[in-house]
Amino acid sequence: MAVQGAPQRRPSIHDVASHAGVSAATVSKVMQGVATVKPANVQRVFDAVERLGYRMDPLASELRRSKRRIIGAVVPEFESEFFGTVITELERLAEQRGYALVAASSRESETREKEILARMHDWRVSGVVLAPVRNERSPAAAFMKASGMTGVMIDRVLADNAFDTISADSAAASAEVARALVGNGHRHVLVIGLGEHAATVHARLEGFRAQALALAPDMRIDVILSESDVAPLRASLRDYFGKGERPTAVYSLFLKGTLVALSEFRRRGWHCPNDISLVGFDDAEWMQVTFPAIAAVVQPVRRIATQAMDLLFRRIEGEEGPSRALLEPCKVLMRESVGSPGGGARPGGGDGQ
Amino acid sequence: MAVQGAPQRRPSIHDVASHAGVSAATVSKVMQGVATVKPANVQRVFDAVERLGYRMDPLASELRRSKRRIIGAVVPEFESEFFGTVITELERLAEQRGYALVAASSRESETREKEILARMHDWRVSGVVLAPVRNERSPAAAFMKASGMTGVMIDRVLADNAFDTISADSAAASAEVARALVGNGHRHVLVIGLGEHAATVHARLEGFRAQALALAPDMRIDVILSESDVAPLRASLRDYFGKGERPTAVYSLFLKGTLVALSEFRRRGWHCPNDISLVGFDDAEWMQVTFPAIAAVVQPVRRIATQAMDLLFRRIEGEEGPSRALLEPCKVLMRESVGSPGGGARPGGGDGQ
DNA sequence: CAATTGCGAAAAACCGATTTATCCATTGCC
DNA sequence: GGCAATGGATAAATCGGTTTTTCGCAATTG
Repeated sequence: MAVQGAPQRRPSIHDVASHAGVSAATVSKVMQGVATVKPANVQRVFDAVERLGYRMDPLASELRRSKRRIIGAVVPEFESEFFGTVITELERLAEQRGYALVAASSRESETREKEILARMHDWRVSGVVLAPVRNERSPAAAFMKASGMTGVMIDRVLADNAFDTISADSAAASAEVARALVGNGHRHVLVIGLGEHAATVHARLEGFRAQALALAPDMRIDVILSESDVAPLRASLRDYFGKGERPTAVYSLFLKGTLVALSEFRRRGWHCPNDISLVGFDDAEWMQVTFPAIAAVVQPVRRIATQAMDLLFRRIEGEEGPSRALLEPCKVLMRESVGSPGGGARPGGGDGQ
Repeated sequence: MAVQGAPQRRPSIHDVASHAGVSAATVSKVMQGVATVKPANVQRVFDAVERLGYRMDPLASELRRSKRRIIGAVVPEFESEFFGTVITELERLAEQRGYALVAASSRESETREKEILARMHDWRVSGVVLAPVRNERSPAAAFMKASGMTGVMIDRVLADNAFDTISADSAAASAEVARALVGNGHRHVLVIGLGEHAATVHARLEGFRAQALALAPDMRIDVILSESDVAPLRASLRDYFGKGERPTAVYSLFLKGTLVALSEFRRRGWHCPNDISLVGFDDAEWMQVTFPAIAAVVQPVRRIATQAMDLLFRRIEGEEGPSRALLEPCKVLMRESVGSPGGGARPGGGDGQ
């Protein structure tokens, strides 16, 4: 039987008050630990609370206070480990400060992103951590600004003059990848990415290009960018290899691209790093257990979340001043999927040339 | 400069009322589309709403209605694709019905799980979808029952007499895995799992064991279960192989176990399926692009979410009757990581005997 | 002894909405 | 013309709390 344990109305502060023989105001004071209540009454209130199992309604409380202890978080998707970790950390940090985190996913849609922000505004959240679908010039960000919301932006952002931004230092990491590839003797590299994520993809691409060309001016860098979905990228990649192009290394600017590249290699029977080298932006657990282990850029996920919450709460507490743009350093893990063009696996950078 | 677009107080229904020259009650009626308002007044209200940019406060509204259009979702972690997808779907389905989803992670702690449920209760959510850390006899479930909350439980549950439960049909899927392995000639299989997740691990293990022994009574099934963390499992596994044990196949009952097994194979230089076969419960995108592709049980994630929301809303709408226990069928993808004991890869079941 | 001070608690207003009760004007009907 | 019925709007109560104001009473003070 589907038992209904206690379908009764929950006790309100007034129920407690009448049971304790005091006024609701007194109960409220006791609950907040105000000192100006006679010990006898404090005891009576506690007893009544105990007997009724009373817990106050935080939303009603915050209605009166006209300040909701809620932080909103908006991410493009929940399915990835990256944003999963971000949400986990944000939740932990918000609760640590006595706030509740309400998370929502924009599902890679800027339209939805803005709707979510409107909802967060309706909820009167104290602040928002926004990981925009595209970049900092999101309609959602414009809305936040226009309606005077407090917030920070993370991940797919560079800098903004209205809100603090925190992201991985993509350019520096890409430069490091470039150094490693050039160092291993690669002179023809294919870079793949998703174009819609302009902010980060641009930084990752240009960071790579600048460093690679600085070290090896004869470097050939091919680029395949897809607008927003992986399917066309997969098609373009197949087409590219089909035309006989044969770069010695592939640098994927995002996680799914690494999978796409791998599956294309697999289809053609190519093996890393003998036939082709592979590095991807964004690390995943499985990359360590495959043959070969896949080289990857590790983003400082937790640090991004920590810094975001830190800056957000400073703003919530009223800190003024120009907006900041934080770039957190990545770690590049050169695993076995990177080797020298002609020969066997020789991970690590700096030699080979 | 960090611009504060509009630090002003948000307009309330009273502001709209005075701007429109009507009472707050009238504004409320207009907002809800009640027909008994004179067209002229409707227009005035709309104009005022437009001019002030008014949006009602849903939380204040729901306070009065004493019914909050909020669904709570509690999962053990946000980081996995499985629960990420669950949350995504639940969010979509809740919003489709005009509810907001508030998700929280118990971080694999039953203590925290219960605290979260208390908070959800404080928030007066309409219903809860709980994916318990351990099983349906969770302290959180007891709390839900005791406080008369409406809810359903998913994933690591079998059946419950207080709440509807929805989970993957682990036993049936495990039986199918058993048929495939026995069919390929395996007579010595190692099963690895995490013991704390009693509900599902038990079903998965026994489903496998029963079918395997029914088909091959001489089958040897070794089991390594770890309490709650993967680290000891990794140690036990290393120990097990170190002692010279050499099963012809490994069946991992959970995703991380598959990774642990793979990394242990890798450490020892074993290759699938020539040296050993591998099947894992739970699929992941990367399993298709590795050499070899890893065989896996695909859980009906979206269907679980859909059914959960469906049953939950029926209960919210007052449906009575005994609690249900839904088992949704899995799909078993036999990929290249499974072959016959001595020889090469021969995926698929039913032959080889 | 009257006036002031202060403590602690209750009463009342408020947060932003909804809903019920009430009220005023017409309108309809005999 | 008188009276009930009706439409449409407002005042007031309510949801579950917090905060300000008021108030009663006792102790201190002049």
